[in-house]
Amino acid sequence: MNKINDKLRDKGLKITPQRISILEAIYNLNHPTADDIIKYIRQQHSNIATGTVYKVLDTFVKNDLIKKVITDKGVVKYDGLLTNHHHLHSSKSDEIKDYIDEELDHILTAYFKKKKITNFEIEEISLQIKGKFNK
Amino acid sequence: MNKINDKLRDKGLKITPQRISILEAIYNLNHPTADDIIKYIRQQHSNIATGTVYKVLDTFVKNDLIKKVITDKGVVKYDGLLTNHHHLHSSKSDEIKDYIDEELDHILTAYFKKKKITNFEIEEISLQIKGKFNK
DNA sequence: GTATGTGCAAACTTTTTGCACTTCG
DNA sequence: CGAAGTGCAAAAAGTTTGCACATAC
Repeated sequence: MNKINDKLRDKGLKITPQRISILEAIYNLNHPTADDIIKYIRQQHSNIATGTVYKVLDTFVKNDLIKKVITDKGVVKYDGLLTNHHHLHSSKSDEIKDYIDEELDHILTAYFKKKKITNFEIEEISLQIKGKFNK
Repeated sequence: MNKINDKLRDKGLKITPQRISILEAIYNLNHPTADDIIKYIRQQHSNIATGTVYKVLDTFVKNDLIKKVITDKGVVKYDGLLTNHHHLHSSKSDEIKDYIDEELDHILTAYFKKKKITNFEIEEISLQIKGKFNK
C-alpha cells in the first residue's frame, strides 16, 4: 500500500507529514490551486504553513512528482497525472479537465516528425482546448 | 495610414493618446507584458498610469483588438496577432513566439470533426509547443 | 455637455524570502 | 548528529479598485 511514501522515497525526498498531506490533497482534489491544497489540509486535520506548501510544491514539480498547469485565465494549478495528456479549459471559469487521447498524440508526433520548425527543438506538445463543459 | 485610429474607431472606442500608445507598443514589441508596455511608453515619450494600462488592455481584449496569452511559466502577455495561431514556449525562459501552420489547423479541425469530446463543446484549440529556441 | 477615459494611491491576491527552530534518517 | 524541511511573518510582484478630474466627441 504505502504508495505515497514510496514515491517520495524513490525521488530521494524526506518523508514528512506535510509532504504526504500535500500529495494526498493533489490526488484527492481535481487540479487544485496552492490555496485549495492549504484549505483541504487544514480542514482535514493538521495545520500547515503557506510557505511550506509553496516550497513543497516546487520541490515536487522539480522532482517530477506533479506538474504545474496554468489555466487559460492564468491561475496556477497542480496536476498529479504524469502521463502525456492535454487539457480542456472552460471559457467561462478557470476549471480544467484532463484530456487523454493517444490517437491524437500519434497524429501529432507523426506530423512534427516530418515537419520541422526552424530554429526550434520541440520537447513537449500540449493542446489547450477551450470551450464549454456540459454537465 | 492611420490604421490604429481606424481600429479603435471600428470598435466604437474613443481615440485617446494612451490607447494609441498602448496599441503601438503591442505592435512594436514581441508579446509584451503589461510592464513592458508601460516601460516602452514611458521611455518613448509621455507618462502613463499603470492602472490605465491594465484597464485599456482589458478593454482591448474584450473588444477583440488583442489577445491575452499566458506563458508556460504563468506570465501574462499580450498578442496583437489575431488570426488563428499557436505558440512556441521556451522551456527555459518565459519567451514565446507565434507559430502559424494552416496545414496543422486543417488536420486538427478534421480530427475533432469526427472525434467528439463527451460533455464538452470546443470553441478554440491552441497548441502549446514547449522546447528550445536555437538562435 | 456628457459619457467615457485617465491618474493616482490604496488595497488585494498570490507567491517568495530569510531565518530560527524542528525533524527525518 | 547533521542535513534537510518547516513555520512564521514580512515583503515582493502583479493586478484591481474607487473616485476625483480630464477629455473626446
